[in-house]
Amino acid sequence: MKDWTPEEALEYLKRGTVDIVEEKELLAKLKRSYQTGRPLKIKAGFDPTAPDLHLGHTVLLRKMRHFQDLGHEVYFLIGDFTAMIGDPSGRSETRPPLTKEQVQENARTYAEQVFKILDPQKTKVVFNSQWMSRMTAEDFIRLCAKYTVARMLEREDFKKRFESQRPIYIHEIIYPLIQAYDSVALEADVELGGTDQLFNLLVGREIQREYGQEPQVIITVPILEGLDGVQKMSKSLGNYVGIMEPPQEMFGKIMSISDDLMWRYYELLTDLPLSEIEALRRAVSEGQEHPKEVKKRLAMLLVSQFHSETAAQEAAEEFERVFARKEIPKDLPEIELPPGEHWLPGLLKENGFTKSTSEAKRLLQQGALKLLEGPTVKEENFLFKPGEYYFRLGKKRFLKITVR
RNA sequence: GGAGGGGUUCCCGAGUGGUCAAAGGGGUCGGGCUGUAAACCCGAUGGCUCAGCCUUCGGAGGUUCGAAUCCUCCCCCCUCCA
Repeated sequence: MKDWTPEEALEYLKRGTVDIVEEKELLAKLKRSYQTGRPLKIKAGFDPTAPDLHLGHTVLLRKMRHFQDLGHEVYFLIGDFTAMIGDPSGRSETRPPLTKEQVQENARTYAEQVFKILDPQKTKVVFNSQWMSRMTAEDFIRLCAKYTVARMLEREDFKKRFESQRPIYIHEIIYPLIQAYDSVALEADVELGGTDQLFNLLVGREIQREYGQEPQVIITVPILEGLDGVQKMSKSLGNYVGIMEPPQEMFGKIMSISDDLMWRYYELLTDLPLSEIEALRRAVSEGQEHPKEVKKRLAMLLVSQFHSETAAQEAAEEFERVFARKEIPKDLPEIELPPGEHWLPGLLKENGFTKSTSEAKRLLQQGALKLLEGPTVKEENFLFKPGEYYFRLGKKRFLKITVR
């Protein structure tokens, strides 16, 4: 990458962050690295279970990438040891440790996804079982002796539980300590995490100090809102865009977000300079740019990141063709039928368009099924003559029926 | 170990013998308006070739012409006391 001055680097890194503890320290570290040529060690931890990443995760990954762009060294830490505890949530059970095979398998899945953003050359994948499993009981007690219960209870979640007399299990209280010790083991200069991680990250600073190390700088990034614009993006809420999704899918989902949310995505998910984003925003509010066009550009930027520019171009064209010009999409499910009268609810159910015939009947009643070049179909029985029929079900689903 | 409160359809939550496939809200889906935006408005939301029938209210039995609602046993969750 180009030669940045420490001040420029700091500016670059600050974008899209919530907290930096402490900014001055970060600048000092950047300066030292600049002078000595020694890269900083950047740490970020990940849960080893079922990695299925979406755009929300990429806010953090992109920040990691920014450090790599500046020549620093990123440690992608897989918390296979901490997974036994799980980030404290009030559960009493510890989870059985994952087997080596499971960990390897999950790490592989991570790699597949994560390197769409991170530079594999500058990424070191590490597992905290590497040092935690080797720790003796004595070592562990010594670690525990470096922090107090009172300080641990400062954590919002613990405090609330303690005050309302809900249980806090001992192993939960240990969790931040272990995460903190990871920073000691790695001698991390900077640790990145979501805002919800602030407490844990801060413990890392204290513990490093206790072990005679210079405390890490903490950078938190926001939790990204999902497609609904309100709740955080998550798989279980179904408001996410997976980074492995096909271009068309991705494009469509981005186009469905609100105009307000689009600016947030621009800032957190693209590298378009803030000044340009601001200019776009102005252009939209002054009516020089149509928000839809600006959103299309966002969708294309994102699809390019995870696929390619060509794929993005194609997705945009396809989108335009299908939704603006109401033409037939390129890929659509096809069904072959013998000529004659067919009962549509059964047909839709059997081909997986609806879960039940009842649902299909409802859709029919509500006028969701249309012939692409023709009328809405409301009758349950439809007479098919030899030829091709293009149907549209609701706004986004299509099917082609060929009758021989 | 003792006392008390709960488990209802995707989620929250009302319902305490028939009018209950079960209020209301959320979500989702469909339609309208649009830019397949958002917001908003209207509608639908267990299954089944469906004016009818079948299956649902933690589980298993029972009472009754009839149960989500009453009884018995069991399972699970929560709160307080020890």
